[in-house]
Amino acid sequence: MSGEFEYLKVAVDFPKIDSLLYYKAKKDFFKNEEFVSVPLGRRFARGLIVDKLSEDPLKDGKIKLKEISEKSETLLKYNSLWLDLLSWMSQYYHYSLGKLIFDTLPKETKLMKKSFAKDGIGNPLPYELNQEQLDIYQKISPHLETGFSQHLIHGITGSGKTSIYLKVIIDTLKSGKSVQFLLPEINLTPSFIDFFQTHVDCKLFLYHGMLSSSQKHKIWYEIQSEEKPILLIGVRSSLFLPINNLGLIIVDEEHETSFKQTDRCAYHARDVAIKKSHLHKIPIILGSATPMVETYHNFTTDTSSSRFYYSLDKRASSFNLPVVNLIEKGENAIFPFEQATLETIKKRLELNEQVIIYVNKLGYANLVSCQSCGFEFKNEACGCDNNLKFFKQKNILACSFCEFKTPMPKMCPQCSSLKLFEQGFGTEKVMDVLSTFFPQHKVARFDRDELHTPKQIQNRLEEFSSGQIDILIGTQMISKGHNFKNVNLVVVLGIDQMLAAPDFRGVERAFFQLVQVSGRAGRFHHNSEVVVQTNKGKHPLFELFQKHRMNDFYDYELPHRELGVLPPYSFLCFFYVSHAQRWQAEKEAEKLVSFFEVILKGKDEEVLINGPAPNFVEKRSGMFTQFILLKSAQRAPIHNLIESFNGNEKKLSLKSVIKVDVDPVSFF
DNA sequence: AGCACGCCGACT
DNA sequence: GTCGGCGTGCTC
Repeated sequence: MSGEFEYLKVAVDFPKIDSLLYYKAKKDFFKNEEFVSVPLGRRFARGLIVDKLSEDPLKDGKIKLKEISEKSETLLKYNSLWLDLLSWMSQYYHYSLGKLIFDTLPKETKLMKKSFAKDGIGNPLPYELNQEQLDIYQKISPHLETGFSQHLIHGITGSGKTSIYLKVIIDTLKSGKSVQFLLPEINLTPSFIDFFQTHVDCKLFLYHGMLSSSQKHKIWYEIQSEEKPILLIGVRSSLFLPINNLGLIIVDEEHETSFKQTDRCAYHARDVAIKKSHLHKIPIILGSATPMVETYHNFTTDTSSSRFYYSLDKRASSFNLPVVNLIEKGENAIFPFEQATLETIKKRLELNEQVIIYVNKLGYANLVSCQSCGFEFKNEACGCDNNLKFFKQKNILACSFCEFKTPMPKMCPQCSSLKLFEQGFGTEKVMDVLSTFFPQHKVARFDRDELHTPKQIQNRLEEFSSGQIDILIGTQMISKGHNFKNVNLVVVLGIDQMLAAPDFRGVERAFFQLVQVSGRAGRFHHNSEVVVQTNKGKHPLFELFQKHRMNDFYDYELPHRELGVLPPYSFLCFFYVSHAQRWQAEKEAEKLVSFFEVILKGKDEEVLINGPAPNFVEKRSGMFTQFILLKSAQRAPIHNLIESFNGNEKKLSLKSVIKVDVDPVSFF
C-alpha cells in the first residue's frame, strides 16, 4: 500500500513548462493551494499545489514522481477565488497556470515601513445628482446586494459618470464591502484620485505600473490584512490583489486598449473583471463615453440576461457641445498645418484662450531619407522592417519596435549627400512649427517622451491650468479626464493614418479618439470648436462626429463587422509564428494551417482560417513573424482547435516561437 | 532557463 | 583519435 504518500498536482513557474506537474509527498504534509519548492531537472522551481490525489496518476507510465518536502515561506496571502480566476484565465487564454500565478504575485522584498493607504475624508458631495444620473443610480442600486449582474454606463464626456460611480461606491462601502476600481494608467490623475479621496470614508489604495516591486509587495501585504472595506483604484494588474470581502467592481474607460495585455498572457482586464465579479457573485459596472463596438452590441441586444445598458447623453453642465470643423488640404500650408488651422488658433489666442493640439505620434519625423539618392534610414542593426523615427531634441534616430538608437547621421551613408529629408511629423515637429509661428506665446508638449514621472505630469498640468502655457501639444495622454477652464479649441492632427490602419478596428479607434479629445473643449464655455485636419473628409464617421450622433456610429459600424464576419459577430484568435529565418516561419506557419485543416476535417465545426501571411510588421527584433487568424461564430470550435494544438505541439516539433492571442484587440 | 546529449570540424 | 562547437530536447 502507498498509504503514507499522496500525489500533488503542481503549477510550476518555469519557462516552457505549460502543463501541471505531479509530485509525491508524505500524506497531509502539505495543504491544498500551498506554495512549494519543487525539484525540476537538476534545479528547483517555485510552485503552487492546485490539487491532491491519493493515487499516482502516472504510475503506468515511465515517469517516476519525485518527492517534495520543502514548503516555500511567504508572507503573501490570497483567497481561493484568486486561484479560480487564474485557472479560468489559464484555460481561456491558453497560457501556463504556473507562469500566470507567479507573474501576478509581487516579488517578495524586505517589507517596507511606509504605508500606502490613503485615508478617505468622507465629505458629502457638494451637489445633487441631476435627473439623468439619478435615474441610472436608482436602476443600479437594487442590484448591489443581489449577486452577479453587469451594467454598462454609456455616457458622453462630461456627463458625470464619475458621480454615479461615487454613489454606488459609497453604498457598497456602507454595507461593509470593498470596491475595486479599474482604469487605464493615463487616467490615474491626481484630480481624479482627489475626487474619490475627498468623498469616500475608507482607506484608499492606488496601484499602477510606476510603483517599484517593493511598493507593490507592500500594497499586496497591506490589502490582504485589511479587514475593513477599502477602495482600490488601479490598472489592469490590480485585479489580482487580495481584497477581502469584495462587493463591487467598476471598469472605467471600458474601451481602452491598454486593458489588453500584449506580452505574456494576452488577457483583457475587462473580461477578466467580468469573470471575477461572476466568481465573487457581485455586480460589475462598465463605463465609457465610447464603449467598444462588441460591448455596446452585447449590452444593447442581450436584454434577457444579467446585462443592463444605460445611456447618459446630456452634459452635466449646460454648455453647448463644440462645433466640429473639418479642414482639408489647401494651398498655403505650413507643414503639418493648413493655413486655415493656424488662423483659427490665432483667433483663439487673441481672445486670451488656450489651445490644445492633439497629435497621436511622438518625435520629429517618421522617416528620414536622402534627397539625392533616395536612401531611407531603416533599422539595419536588428532589422525591424520599419523606418527609424527622428527625435530632434535628443538628435537620434530610434526604432519604435526595439531598443535600437543611433545618433542622427550628418550625411547619407550611400551617396554622402548632406541633403537629408525629414518626412512625417510628431509632437516635436508640431512644437517647433508653432513656436516659430507664435513666438510671443508659450508652447509646450504633453507626451511620454517629455514627461516621465507623475510629478512632471502634474507640474505641466498646473502650468497649463494657471495660464503659463498657451498651446499644449499632447498625445493620448491629454485626451482623457482633464477639465481645462480656458480651452475652447482642440485641433486634431494625424487622424487619417488611423483610418488607414490595416486593422478592422481602425475606424472605431479614430472615432473614439475624436470623441474623447473633443471632450476637452468647451467644458465651461458655449462657443467651443474642434478642428480636424483631414483629407478623408467624406468618410461617414466625420458626419456622425460633426452632428454629435455618437450612438449612430454603432449602427454604421456594426453592419460592416457583420459583413466581414468580425466581432461581435464572430470570435477571433491569432497564432503568431516567429523565427529568425523567414523561410522557417513561413514553412511552419503553413504546417500549422495544414494541421488545423486536418483537425477540422473530421468535425462539422465551422472555423475560418485566414493566412498564413506575413505580419503587418514582418520583421521585429530580428524575428520574422507570420500570422494565422482563426474566426468562428462560436467560441468553442476555436478553443477546441487551440487545445488540439497544445496536445500535439511536441509532435509538430516546431522550431518557431508560437504566440496565441485569444480575443485580440490589435495586430502586433 | 539551464543543462545534457549528440553529431561534425581542427587540434596535441 | 578527442576536445569542444552549439543545435535539439527535456525537465513530474
